[in-house]
Amino acid sequence: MKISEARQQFISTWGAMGTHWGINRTMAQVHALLMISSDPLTQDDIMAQLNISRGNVNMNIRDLIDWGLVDRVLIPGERKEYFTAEKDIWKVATQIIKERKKRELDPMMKLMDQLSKVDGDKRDKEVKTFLDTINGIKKFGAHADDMLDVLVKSDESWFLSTALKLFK
Amino acid sequence: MKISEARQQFISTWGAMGTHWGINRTMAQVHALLMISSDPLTQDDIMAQLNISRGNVNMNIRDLIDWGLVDRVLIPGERKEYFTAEKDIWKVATQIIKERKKRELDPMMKLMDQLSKVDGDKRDKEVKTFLDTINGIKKFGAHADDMLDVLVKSDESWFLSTALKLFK
DNA sequence: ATTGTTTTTCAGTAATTTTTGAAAATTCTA
DNA sequence: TAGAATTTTCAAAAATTACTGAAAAACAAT
Repeated sequence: MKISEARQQFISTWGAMGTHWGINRTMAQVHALLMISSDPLTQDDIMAQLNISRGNVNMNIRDLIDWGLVDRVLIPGERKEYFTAEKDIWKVATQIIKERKKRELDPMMKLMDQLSKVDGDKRDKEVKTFLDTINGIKKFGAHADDMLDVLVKSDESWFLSTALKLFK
Repeated sequence: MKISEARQQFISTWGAMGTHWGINRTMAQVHALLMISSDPLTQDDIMAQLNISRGNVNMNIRDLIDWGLVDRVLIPGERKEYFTAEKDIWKVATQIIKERKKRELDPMMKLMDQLSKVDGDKRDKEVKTFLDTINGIKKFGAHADDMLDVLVKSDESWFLSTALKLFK
């Protein structure tokens, strides 16, 4: 397989995968392109390589920056802005975990706290089942939260080599 | 907050959350409804409670069964089919992990294997960056795979209490 | 076998999400 | 501060995804 074909394949698959992860196709494709690009790219480069409009590139780049996955790079003497993506996949993964925890887990747990204060007689089957579910999620969420914190804060090599052996 | 309101809130939020997880809103809502229902429900029950069509219920129930999150239940003497969801959130989580690993991680790793065989001179910057990215993902994926396997196979209480302390 | 009940399918429609592209805003240069 | 380059915004259009409802299929009882 030729490099150009392989790159295309990678971008396309990474994009498709993004849709399974609540990220839109194009955003994932832009990310993929930047990950496999040795040098920073401009908006025009991205437009050209992915065949998408300026506005689209702009919006998706902004989202990627919000996610902490892409950085603006200033090239001395250049007027245009350049963009580059973190290439260390461990850092990419921990960054995504951190963000999703903040965006999804935290608000969900907050809601569970509220819902667990529901009025009603616990001897009522409906109320009991509801509370059991909510409390189960709360407990699980708290553990998951701890675990993800440890994972995110730990160093890759330590985590993967040392810690993993403990489970085997 | 009254129980009916709390249930509604839970279903609606669980549904919204689903969209962040590559699951469609309705499927997540059906799942939520079944989780907080003490007894199994029929398709008609679900249609009525969520205000959606028969076809919609049917399709989403089928998907939930494929995901291993919902089971058909036979009630003796009853003609209709009843459905129920796993209520132990740890089991729900491990089941989801297992399925997503199969559906997403496994095929992705297969593709990485193919792409790592790309033709080209490794001294070429473009080729080198590409291969570094692909190989980084491969390595990471293999570790993630191992870790998820352990997680899925381990027992909840063991995992959360004993193992987690090791990280602290 | 016939009838009534329940489930499944799927073409058409609706809703949602994404993309475009041109105008407005911003930033830089001289 | 005028003008050129670049980025950002956002209303409208396109594309995608989800939903409906009625018809067909499957099933069960007599």
